[in-house]
Amino acid sequence: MTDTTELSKAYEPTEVEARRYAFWLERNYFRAEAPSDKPPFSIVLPPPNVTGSLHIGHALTATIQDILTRWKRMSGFNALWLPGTDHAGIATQMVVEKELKKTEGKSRHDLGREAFLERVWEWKGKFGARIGEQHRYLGASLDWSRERFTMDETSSAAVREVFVRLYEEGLMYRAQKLINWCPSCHTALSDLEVEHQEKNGSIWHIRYPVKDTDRTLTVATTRPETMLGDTAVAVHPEDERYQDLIGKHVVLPLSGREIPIIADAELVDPKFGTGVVKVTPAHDFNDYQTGLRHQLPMLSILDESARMTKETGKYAGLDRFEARKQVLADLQEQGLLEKEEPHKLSVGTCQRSTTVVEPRLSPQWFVKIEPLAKPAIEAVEQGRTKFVPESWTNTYFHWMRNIHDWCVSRQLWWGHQIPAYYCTACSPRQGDDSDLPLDAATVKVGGVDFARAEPIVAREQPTSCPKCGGATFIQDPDVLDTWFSSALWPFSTLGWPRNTPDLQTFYPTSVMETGHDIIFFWVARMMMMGLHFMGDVPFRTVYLHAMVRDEKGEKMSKTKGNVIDPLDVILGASSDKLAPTLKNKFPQGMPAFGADALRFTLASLTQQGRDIKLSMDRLAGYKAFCNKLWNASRFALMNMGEFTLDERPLKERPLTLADRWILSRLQRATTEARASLETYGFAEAASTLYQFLWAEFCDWYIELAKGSLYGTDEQAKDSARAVLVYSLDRILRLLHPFMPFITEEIWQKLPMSRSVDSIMIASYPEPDADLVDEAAEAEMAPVIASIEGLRTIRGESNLSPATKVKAVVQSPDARTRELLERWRAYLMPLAGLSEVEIGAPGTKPPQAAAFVGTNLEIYVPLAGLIDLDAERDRLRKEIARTEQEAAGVLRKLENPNFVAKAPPDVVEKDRARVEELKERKAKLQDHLQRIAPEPAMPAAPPSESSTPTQSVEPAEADIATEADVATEPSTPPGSVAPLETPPPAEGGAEYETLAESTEEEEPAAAPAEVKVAPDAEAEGNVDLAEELKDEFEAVGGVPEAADPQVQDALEKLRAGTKEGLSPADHHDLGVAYMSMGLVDDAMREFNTARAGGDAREVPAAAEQTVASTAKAVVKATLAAVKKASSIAKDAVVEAVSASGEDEAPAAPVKARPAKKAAGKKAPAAAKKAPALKAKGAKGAAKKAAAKKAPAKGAAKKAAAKKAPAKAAAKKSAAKKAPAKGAAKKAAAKKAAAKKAAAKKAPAKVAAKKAAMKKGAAKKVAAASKKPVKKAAGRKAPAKKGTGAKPKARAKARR
RNA sequence: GGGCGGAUAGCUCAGCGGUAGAGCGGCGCCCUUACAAGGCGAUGGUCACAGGUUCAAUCCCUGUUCCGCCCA
Repeated sequence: MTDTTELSKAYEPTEVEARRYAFWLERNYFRAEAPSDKPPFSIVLPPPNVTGSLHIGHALTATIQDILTRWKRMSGFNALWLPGTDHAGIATQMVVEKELKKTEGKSRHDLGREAFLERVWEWKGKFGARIGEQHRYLGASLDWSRERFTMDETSSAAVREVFVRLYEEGLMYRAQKLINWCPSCHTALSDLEVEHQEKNGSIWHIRYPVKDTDRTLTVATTRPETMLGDTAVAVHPEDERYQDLIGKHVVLPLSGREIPIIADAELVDPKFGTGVVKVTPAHDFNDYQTGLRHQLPMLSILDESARMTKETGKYAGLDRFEARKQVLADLQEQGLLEKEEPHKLSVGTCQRSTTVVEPRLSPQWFVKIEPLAKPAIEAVEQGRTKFVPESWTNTYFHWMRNIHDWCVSRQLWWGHQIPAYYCTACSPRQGDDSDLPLDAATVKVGGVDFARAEPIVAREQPTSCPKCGGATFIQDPDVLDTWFSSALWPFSTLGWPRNTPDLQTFYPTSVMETGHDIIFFWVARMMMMGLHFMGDVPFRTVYLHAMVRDEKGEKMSKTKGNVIDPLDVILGASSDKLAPTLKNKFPQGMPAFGADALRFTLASLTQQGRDIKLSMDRLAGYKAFCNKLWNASRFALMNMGEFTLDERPLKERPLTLADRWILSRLQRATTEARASLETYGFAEAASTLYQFLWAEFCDWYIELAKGSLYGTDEQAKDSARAVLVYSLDRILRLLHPFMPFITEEIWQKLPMSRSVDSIMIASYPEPDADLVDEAAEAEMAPVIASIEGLRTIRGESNLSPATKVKAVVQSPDARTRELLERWRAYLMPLAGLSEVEIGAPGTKPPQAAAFVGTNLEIYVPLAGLIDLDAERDRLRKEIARTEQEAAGVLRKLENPNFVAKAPPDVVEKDRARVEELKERKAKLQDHLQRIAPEPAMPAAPPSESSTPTQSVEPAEADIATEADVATEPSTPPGSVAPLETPPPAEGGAEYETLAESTEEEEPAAAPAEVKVAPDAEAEGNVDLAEELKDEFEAVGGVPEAADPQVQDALEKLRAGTKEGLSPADHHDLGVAYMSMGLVDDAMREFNTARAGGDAREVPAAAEQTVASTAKAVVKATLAAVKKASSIAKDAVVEAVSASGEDEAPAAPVKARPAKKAAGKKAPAAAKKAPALKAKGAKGAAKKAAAKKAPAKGAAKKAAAKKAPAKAAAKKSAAKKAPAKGAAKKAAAKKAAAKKAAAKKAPAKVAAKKAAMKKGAAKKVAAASKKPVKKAAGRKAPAKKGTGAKPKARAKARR
């Protein structure tokens, strides 16, 4: 029994999350076993900086790792996810130093090493817990019992052990080399910690006088101040210009030192600059190598803060950049500065401080990397470790193959102090530095000169000096690079160097999951260390995720103010707490999205490329998904009664089709989700589950199950309940790794027996082959197709869900009919039917809306409810699509090469497709004709139909109505709108009803005379009639149409509406359309003609010949035209007929500001042309304007001047309509329309052409190809012609 | 300078030889008793550009242009 009242109406994450995490902790579910009978699965968490706080990137890391861990745990693995934090040497030390300065005004030196380190530990204690707490909020199922820190005792022991062993193996050495030095952090950096930035600088040309000659050599340099440390100048050995100078000397300006001119092919590019390079071995990496090659002296002229040393004489004490200025000034004064040119150069900066890094000679500890890198390369080559995505493999190789020795010593205090000791008795003393080539201040500590002293490397401090027996030692003051201890993380955390059960159980770890930004810093180094010390790779798979950026793709940073704190997302935050960009987005504060929504979002975004743009909208969408899951569950629980799911297999229950269907679909979703997870397709898995839950389970199954649940059949009810619980249980378990909290919360409430107390230790669902039910899925297809077809009709006709309609569904397939008949109970509620008649194709209901699918024809015969005009539009559109697709496939089939060379199944498929399309088209056309305005009716003289007469013959209803629309809320002062048209014979009742309802809303009644209030504030007033006229004339003036046939047809059009045309007229009109390339229209006319008894042959062209480009263009134009302004032609005709004159401008429409018509005041336009259809007014105006309004120009201009607005207005005018509250509704939409109009643009020309419409199509086409093409392209993609809609969600189940 | 990615619907991205997809947004109709954080429907694409291969190219090849990242 379930207490359904427990589920609130909406999901509230915050409370649930806190409660559930506590529950898991209390039950110790996160704890992994060692040893264990279960197969191991292990991940070590990339340790975040202990004093930092988690950012959104960490949240991504945690999400992916938790998904993997929970999934594996549920799949029967002994899953370990090991947490820990990193001491983060420089970063942490800097933070604490800063704080010290701020609060006490002291430097670390004021405190002294020991006291300072105490402060850091204090700091770590104070903030170190934060990381853990944040992980808990995220729902991370980390084994807290194994939490580690890179400077805890075990890790430190591991570090010492590794250092000593490497030293013993000759892989760790101490040497004086040129390294990267940060003058503000006062420490050495590894190559990786230097970031290169492109900067605008200068290159200076300086003359160096050649000794004992009058000549000078001009060197080019970007760093003139370092000339004080030059020990040579170099030229290319083959450079003819300087051959004679090689071996001579130059006199170094400013210092007067004499330095040699050397030849070096590696350093010098004779084509660059002057071909002469100054060599400063102690301050440039290239020069350093040159210095080594030529055994040049290495003269250091910068101290640890990058100030000039005393060796530089007058410049001593100057900062390097001040020195540069001074040096240049002095050179200038001496006339030795030849020129300065702007120059782009790459400058290395410190990752931490962004200070420009200085190459500096100093004694440091290095790891000899090559012997370590080799096995690490091989391991990946052999596939013992794999990268996901695979593309990172090459990056890894490239770096590993070009790797340099790793400088691991840092002149910091916070970190692992290097286990090297110096005997105070026999080591060289401070001050005795006569043979040291550099300023060595930083290495003198405690009286010992470390630069020259012999280190004793040992795990523990030695007791006596092997050399002199001395008993006092000083430990090397430097600490190790933070990444040194990180490199050991996969085994140091498991207890190494002791051989612990953890180490035996969990090494190698299963997956290393981290950001691709630390592939070199960390991943590569772990590989080297793991292989070297454990003899095996540290992890089987490396999954590298993308970087998280903000919605605009910008890197998140405090300075940009776009940082998103995961905790704010999870818990919500008041606006004052938010970073600026977020504050903008959430002025009222950020709502609590919850950890599940955040996790699901991040998981869904992992499929993106190298960057993940975190969109708050996506986040909101996934929060909605949580809510959906919540409410679906709530629905189920509310309908459970006393039900509890027992062990009885579902198969043994009397299942309905819907039951069998969803169970089958669920098995497929299960298979897919599992497969995706196996390949790290987190986004794919998330999407599968999202789609299944929402689009299949909620949108279909729950709706279908309502029949059973609300019915009286107890068995059916019972089955539905069983299926609901079974399905939810599985969905929840499938989703659990992604959304741990909500799934646990709901799962606990499901009425069923459980073998375990928590979903997190329940088994991960496997597909049940018994429940895969092809037959059920096949049976369901026509049901779904029918419902969707009916919904399409309803939607297109804007029928309220409250309006129940009668439907006629016909299928030539007996099986389909039988199925539909059997499952009519599904059809009726979901499609909103009052009645459904299922049968073989036969008599079609008159005045019906239709939907034609594969093996399926659906009719809704409610002429009064369905907007036949719109319906015709839709059918035409549908036909055009069908035609277009058929033409495409046909073209392929007509190619003999295709038929000959393509695989037979492909050809066969295409043939079948063509047949299907043909059939479909025929049915659609057939239906279109059936609901077409009756041609057999007495022709109404144009003047009559356009006059404000009181009544029209019933048979003319449709057309007359159209006319009415065109003139309805006519505006011209004094003009009178015609009456609403009486209903047609067959649908009289409905039309009357409609008319009544119309009148309700438009009290003005049919002959309403509406005054158009000229809108004073409207910019760019446009007279619609004038516009029409302009357009009309623009295309050449109809009366002057060159082609007599065209002219004739148009005459007829102008003379009145088409209902007056005889079959012969229709045929002629068809020919005319044909000549214009308007195949669709032509065909329609021919059909009408035939139907009316005109037996003449359709001209060949009609079948499809007009295959010229012109045709395509014209067709495309037509398409654009149709879209932009449904039927301008009609508009024109209507206008003409309404005016009772021959010229369009005479239409009763009086100056309707186009803008208004389009957006603000569509109704106004309508007023002008009385019977304006509601839809025309609101929909058309908005749509037309919206779609392709010239966005470029101001909205204003766009709306007022260019086509779309006009087109819209015209469309409005053209459309006929039950004036049912059109004005009202349209008015309500003005804002939207306005906006829309302002929006987009490209179609400018096309839209304008569109307005010109069919009559002009030909010319239009000739006039402008591009827009036409575009329009065509847009229109082109044919809709799938199957019975069911090509809806994404629907697709999944077919 | 070298290398690696990317360019597909308004936005964020899947797809990667055989009829262009999703989420979000925008549009229309609905407060239908699980959910308005919702339902239903429709709209929206010269798959960057130019060549080539192929019966067939968004997909493969070559080149170009932009954008991003890494390395030197």
